[in-house]
Amino acid sequence: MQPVICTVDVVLLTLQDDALRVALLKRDREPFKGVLALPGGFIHPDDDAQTQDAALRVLRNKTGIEPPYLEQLATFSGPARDPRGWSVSVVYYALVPHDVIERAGHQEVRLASVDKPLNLPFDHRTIVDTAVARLRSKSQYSSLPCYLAGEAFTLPQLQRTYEALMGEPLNKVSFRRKITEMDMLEPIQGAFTAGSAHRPAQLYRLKPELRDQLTLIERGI
Amino acid sequence: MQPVICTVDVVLLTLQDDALRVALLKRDREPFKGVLALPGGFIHPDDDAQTQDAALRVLRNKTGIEPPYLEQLATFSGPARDPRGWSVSVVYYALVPHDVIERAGHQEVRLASVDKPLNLPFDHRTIVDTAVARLRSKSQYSSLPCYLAGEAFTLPQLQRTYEALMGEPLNKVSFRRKITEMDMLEPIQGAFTAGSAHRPAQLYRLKPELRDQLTLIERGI
DNA sequence: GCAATAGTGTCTCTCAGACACTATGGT
DNA sequence: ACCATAGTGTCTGAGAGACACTATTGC
Repeated sequence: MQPVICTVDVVLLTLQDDALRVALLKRDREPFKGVLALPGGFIHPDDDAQTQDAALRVLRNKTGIEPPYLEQLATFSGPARDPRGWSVSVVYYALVPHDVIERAGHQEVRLASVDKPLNLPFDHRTIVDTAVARLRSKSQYSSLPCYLAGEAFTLPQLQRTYEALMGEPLNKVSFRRKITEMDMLEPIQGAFTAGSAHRPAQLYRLKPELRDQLTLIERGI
Repeated sequence: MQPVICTVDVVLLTLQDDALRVALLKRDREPFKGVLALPGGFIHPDDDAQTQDAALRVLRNKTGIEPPYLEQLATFSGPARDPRGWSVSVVYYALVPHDVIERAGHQEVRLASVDKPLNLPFDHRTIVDTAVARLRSKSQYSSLPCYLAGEAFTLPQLQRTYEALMGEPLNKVSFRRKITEMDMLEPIQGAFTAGSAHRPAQLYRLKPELRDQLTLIERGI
């Protein structure tokens, strides 16, 4: 009986210019050597305590990034998705603020808009679409977008982040009511935006105790 | 390098006496031979077009059941969950009306309440808990519970199904408003419950075109 | 008629969105 | 002073829950 090829892939997503982008790397080996694809690799049973650790290892080794948010997306499988044979890929998606990618610069990471046509090897296009759908869906009723907004952000910035993900403008009063009621942010004392020709905005951060935990709301943003 | 063991497991859920129950089978081989566990088995790359087909095959062969709803839950992995070695299990959860299990009777299927303490081998307890959490969460804003209610059901029966899953009583008027607005059911012409000492209730079924597709609602039931 | 459950009409209270206002920086 | 954006107070309309009512069966 033919063996099953076991891999992990990571959909690393970020926001740049209010557009959702996915991180792609040139493959360093066959198949599809030199082609842009999702970061991925084999599971190493001797190194990885579970598939999530394999995903973190792949991301660290190939991009130098430690993502603030990483969640299992789904597992993709079949005889044809990888030319090497019947394969299983456990896929994770990660969210990082854009500046983290810029600062990492470990290898050449390309950012491609997820809304434009995109030719990817394997079934990576399907995987990206699944990840984007999951992110957009969860953004409606959770604190997920905060992980794209960075360490510190203003409420108007966070609102633009939510709007970019949900694809529609939000009511300012309602948005702030929701964020307040979620009780997940704390103002950074004395920290305001500056340098612009208008009133400065208060900077906020995720409450430390909620840093690794999604906050959910009943009725959506 | 040690190989990765690739399996699928299925969490088959049903409602009996307003309690959510999971189907367990006595294992027919080592490890844990004779112990009650989730139906599962190895992926057969030569037979299965993808892991979902492996899950369907396992379910068909071991229980004789073709579930009306089957969805990927998550993938569980690690060196210790299976005594045979580093393993990956792609887990699916299935929903079936209770009478389908009774009619199948292919092998001895035990139904255990998911809310009572339950000793299971491998990490099956964690898997069951994850499946139940997913089902209860999705029930709040989708037509998922319909798959537990059977082919035909009355609105009061469907409401009791939702209540059993959500663990709280629902307002009858609001519930019916929501179901109407979801526009997923059609009355079975001339079909009513009978034999009880009160007004008969109209029987409904899922609209055929929505049979294999979840209906979602914005603001929850 | 009576008990029991199915099914509906309507009122009220809550909450989300709209609007308008104030606040505070730069120029 | 004026512009631009941050941040807040308040009104209104839509929708969810509560209640009460009618409908239809068996006994």
